[in-house]
Amino acid sequence: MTKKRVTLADVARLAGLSTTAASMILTGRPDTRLSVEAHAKVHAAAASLGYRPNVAARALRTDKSRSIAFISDYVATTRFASGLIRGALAAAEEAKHVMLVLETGGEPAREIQAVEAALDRQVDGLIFAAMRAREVFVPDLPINVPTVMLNGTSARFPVSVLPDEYRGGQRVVERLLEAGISDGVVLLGHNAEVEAGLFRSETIARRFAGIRAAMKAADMAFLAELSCWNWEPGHGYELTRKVLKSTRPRAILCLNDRLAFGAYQALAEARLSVPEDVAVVSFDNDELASYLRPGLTTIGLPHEEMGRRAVELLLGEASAPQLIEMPVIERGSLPRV
Amino acid sequence: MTKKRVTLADVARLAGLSTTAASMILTGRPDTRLSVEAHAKVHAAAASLGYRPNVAARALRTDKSRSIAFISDYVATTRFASGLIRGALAAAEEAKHVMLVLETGGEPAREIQAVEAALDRQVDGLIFAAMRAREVFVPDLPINVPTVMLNGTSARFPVSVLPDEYRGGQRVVERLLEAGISDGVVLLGHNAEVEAGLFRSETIARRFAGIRAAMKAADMAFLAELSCWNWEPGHGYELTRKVLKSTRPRAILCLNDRLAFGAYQALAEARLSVPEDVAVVSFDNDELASYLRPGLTTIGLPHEEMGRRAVELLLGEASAPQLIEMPVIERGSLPRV
DNA sequence: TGCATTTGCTAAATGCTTTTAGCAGGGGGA
DNA sequence: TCCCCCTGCTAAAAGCATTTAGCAAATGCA
Repeated sequence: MTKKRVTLADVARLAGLSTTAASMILTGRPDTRLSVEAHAKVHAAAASLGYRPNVAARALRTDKSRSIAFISDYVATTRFASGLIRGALAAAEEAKHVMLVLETGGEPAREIQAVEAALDRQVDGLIFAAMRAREVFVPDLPINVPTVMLNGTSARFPVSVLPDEYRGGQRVVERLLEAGISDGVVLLGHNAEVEAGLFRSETIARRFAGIRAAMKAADMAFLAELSCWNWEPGHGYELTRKVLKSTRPRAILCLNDRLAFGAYQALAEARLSVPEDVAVVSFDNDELASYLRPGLTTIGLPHEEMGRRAVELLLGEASAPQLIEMPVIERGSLPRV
Repeated sequence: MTKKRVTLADVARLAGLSTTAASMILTGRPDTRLSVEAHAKVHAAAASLGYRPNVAARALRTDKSRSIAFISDYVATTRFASGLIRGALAAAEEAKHVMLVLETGGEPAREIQAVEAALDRQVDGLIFAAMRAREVFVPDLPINVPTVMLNGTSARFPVSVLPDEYRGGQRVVERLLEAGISDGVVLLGHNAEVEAGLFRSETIARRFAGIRAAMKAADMAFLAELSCWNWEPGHGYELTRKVLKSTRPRAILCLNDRLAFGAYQALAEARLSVPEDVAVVSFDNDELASYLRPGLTTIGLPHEEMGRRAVELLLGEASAPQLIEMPVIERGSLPRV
């Protein structure tokens, strides 16, 4: 019922040439000495038959499959992390590659299986993506294809794509200054261990470092530093409520948008308006940020750009880690000057 | 430098048998008459060499690649839609398949390319996923592999996986009744065209139908029906504000969580508390729903389960559309009785 | 013992493309 | 005229696993 696949031999036959000729012409080899007419005939034949090369056969011969694997711990636990995938997907498509997505839940056994499954399929490259930036576990298997780390690092594979958190940290402080705020700033989400880079992620440590550096450069100090372990809305809410009992900040600098969300809730309860009474600024550009009233000004995690860059690095040549700029997303939670 | 791949021939040689024997033993053919010792020797040889079959060669021969393609319009525009991917990924992994993810942005040209790219790679099945449930455009190409529609429908491919919106619609009303609310309910997000199934999605039309049916069964009527085209927080906020000027509802039934989010904002501004003054209930189980204070009770879109089911249908045998139950996710936005 | 099965295994073909090695014929130089 | 080189093309091998067809030895049955 289903028509048999059109093969290269069919094309060659129709063109009246050998498969060798057809292959060379269709793959666009530059050094060939085939005539212009031969080119024309082969292309015409391929087009009229609707020829599509058999990727498996080609992969068997060339060990290239025009596909890459995207191996991540979690696809979407932090919800905008899908931006990583989206960016990678777009870049892969442009390069006419296809992307295998594999999820490991961070479990070593599944990591191993994922890498094997990918390698078995002769992928041309591996991307290890971490949903929260951190040192990534890479299984100790022989990996003989280009590999890049996305939103994470690995001692074994030096090519990585990370957000430029240090610069982002500086920016948020600079942005506060531009808005005329140089004191009365509360830091929400501070955590000593994280800051020391002991836990969670070194990139967040760099975010802190950038903030500290810019504060120092501007001769500023925080009114208070509110510490918490998890950065969920509930924590932001509680901490903000607590701080409002004793003091009245001019601004709250939140370490992520979910904390900011909680802060908004506490501010609304206290009948304080953003940004007139209290300004809020944050990190991530979570989808949430646009839902808040007023919209939350935040330093965005450039996930889509990062995903894209990872694929470009993989398919091009690269050996150095890449830092992607974190844009400041202007909404309405800082006063206009 | 890189060691050459170990092939089946290597395994056979080490085992002292033919590649035929090795192949039959490793692929676990049932009808074989090879001896127990032969089995043992081949397995031992394969293990000691770390043999992994070359998937390309196998695909070339068998036309099976142990991979499926997940072709979607948008990966994550609605953010929890990644649940579809996550569920599919998990099921694929269990079936030892690998998943190609392709994004088309809903553009016909990219759809065609995506299908071709997938077919070229001999995928064993196609999933067409739509981020908002609707009739999906499937390119008019010969597709000779099993295909299932996920969160959408197609005249050409009858196998689909959809949320059971009709039942979900009934449930939300039943849940309201259980909470002791039988009047003073405002419907937020009504839209005549949508309800008639003319636009957007028939599944949302079914959601309406379920709601209407349950209302009628309980002899209830809405206090008001607030119409809007897009279901974003801003609209929920505006409409709720407006309705609060003229009346004081007992409950707001929102068509999605983002509308509910806006409603919360308006209620907070009006100093009305949830659920004591006004109860809120909604649809989707957006991540948002857990961030709100109090948490939003909502009829969940079972995306993960849907993705999983799609893969199971693809790899098993199935011919009928599947309706997946929408769970009611209890949080705190309805009064306890 | 003689013949038919069964058992246990293998040679070789197959799937489709890429690539190496090389052929036939024509032209140019000496 | 002879030799070499270039042009335009092709035959055949290689890449690796699956599968068909079939062989040799052992066993069963009469």
